[in-house]
Amino acid sequence: MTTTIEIHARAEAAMPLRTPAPGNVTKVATRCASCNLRELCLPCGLTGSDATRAEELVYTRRRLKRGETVYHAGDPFISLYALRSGFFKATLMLDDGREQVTAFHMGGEMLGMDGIGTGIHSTSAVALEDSEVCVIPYAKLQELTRDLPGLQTQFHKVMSREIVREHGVMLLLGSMRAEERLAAFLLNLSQRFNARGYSKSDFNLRMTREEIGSYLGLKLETVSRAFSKFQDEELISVQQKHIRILDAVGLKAAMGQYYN
Amino acid sequence: MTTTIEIHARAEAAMPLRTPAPGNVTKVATRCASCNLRELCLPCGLTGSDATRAEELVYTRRRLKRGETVYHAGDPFISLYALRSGFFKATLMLDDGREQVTAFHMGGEMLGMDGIGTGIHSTSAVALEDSEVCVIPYAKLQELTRDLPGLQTQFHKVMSREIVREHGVMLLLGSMRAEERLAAFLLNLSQRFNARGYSKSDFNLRMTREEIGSYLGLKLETVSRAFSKFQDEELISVQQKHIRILDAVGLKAAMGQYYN
DNA sequence: CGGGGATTTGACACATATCAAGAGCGGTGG
DNA sequence: CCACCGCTCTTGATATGTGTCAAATCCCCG
Repeated sequence: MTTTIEIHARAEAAMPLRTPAPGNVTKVATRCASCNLRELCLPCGLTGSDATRAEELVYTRRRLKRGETVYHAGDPFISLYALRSGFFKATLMLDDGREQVTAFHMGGEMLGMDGIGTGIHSTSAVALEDSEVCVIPYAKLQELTRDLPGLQTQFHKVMSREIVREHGVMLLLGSMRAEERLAAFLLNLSQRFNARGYSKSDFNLRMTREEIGSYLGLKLETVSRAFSKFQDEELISVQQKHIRILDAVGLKAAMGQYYN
Repeated sequence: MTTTIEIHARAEAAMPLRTPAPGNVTKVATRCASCNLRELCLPCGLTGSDATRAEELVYTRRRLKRGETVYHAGDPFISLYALRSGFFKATLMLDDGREQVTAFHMGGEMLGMDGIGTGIHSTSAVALEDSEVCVIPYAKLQELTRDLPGLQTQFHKVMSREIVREHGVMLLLGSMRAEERLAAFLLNLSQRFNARGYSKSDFNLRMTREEIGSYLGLKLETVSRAFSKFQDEELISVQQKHIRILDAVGLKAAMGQYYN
């Protein structure tokens, strides 16, 4: 879990100008324009002066260490968070202490949209590695979208895609079998790493088998067995959290009729 | 499935002024203000002139017979639809012809938000009984939300709540057992009927066992057995699609630690 | 009144959960 | 720097919940 140097290298390139601030909040001269995640993030599609104005959105960033949360279920909703670097899980807590992982988030993705409807967050967002988020005060976003139709469109798209993503998870949970679920999960991760400029066939998992299992509706032992099966079939190689996809076509075949 | 007279009675009360239109599209003098679903629908929370202007959103309605679809997966996204009366399912189609039901919709709920992100609908919306929807052209909605911050807020809330609803389904599919799932499903329906002024303990299902199963990630036989079990335990009475909840507390208990 | 889809129920198969034990690895402190 | 400790992961044996297949019944619709 510490071999993330390469992963962070790109995201850190923007070199924010920091000024002291209380706690782990850092005031920055924000530069969406120079952030290499801008094509995945909210300003995507904005140009010229619109893009410049959109930078008003983010005036603080927050650094989080592994295990820290950006917000807890039950917290009042104030801001959205754009994930600048790192890796998060979103979880629902059950009364008996167990948790259901509802999402894994990586760079460029938006966290916190579950809070808009009720004003209270229904999930918790936990950093699975040291991470940095751009804080987007929702009031500010609302204000800016009035002047910037492009930003409004973009924000609606981000929410809509979250709905569609969840449809995909529902399909996975509702009709796929264990190995199909894991294959779908790995291919999804692969594709998302690839979109961010990392290898699509060689990456480190940030989460435990138990967290994968929670997300996929399986027990950790079942996840482990499926990993072993794929390795026996030479579709992937597994060394703890280090995954290498050896046969992407074969993995897709393992998804049965659900492939992509 | 034809005993829906009472159900429709309220929604029909608004008595639209119709003018002839091609196909099943009807131009109406729309009156969100007099629609009894307004507290559940998009104009919720708007007052005075804002509420009046919001009525510009809807200038057509569409009537659908049972089995007809408002939009198919793959259709270009143009409009959102507010369900005025009736009952819908939203489905994902698999390559092999099977379907996954991702939602059941009733009066006041918004359909079609899955299309915003990509410009293409990813689900199909099928009427499970004769229904009527208000057509909300998305371009018009975008335009109006610029002038009406309240409408914008409201729309964001509607999308956010859809995300949260799907979290709930993920929890259900990921960690509940068959009977817990059915109990959760029945209690959810009960609560939604209640919110619309109908009995919370006596209602007709609009969908088949197979559709319930698809939504809950179960086979129709398992759904049927769970119904029978609940009936044996005198938690509910089942006569085909007619459900009576006899012991809501017991049903909640059947949800285990997930109740509510 | 007849036909066909929807539902129920039973017997059995199978996938995944559960329980258990041991190995591997990483982090910590001496 | 090494050894220990704890957490994560793997693997096996077994239990169990749900799926599958099949047949009978029920209704709803025409």
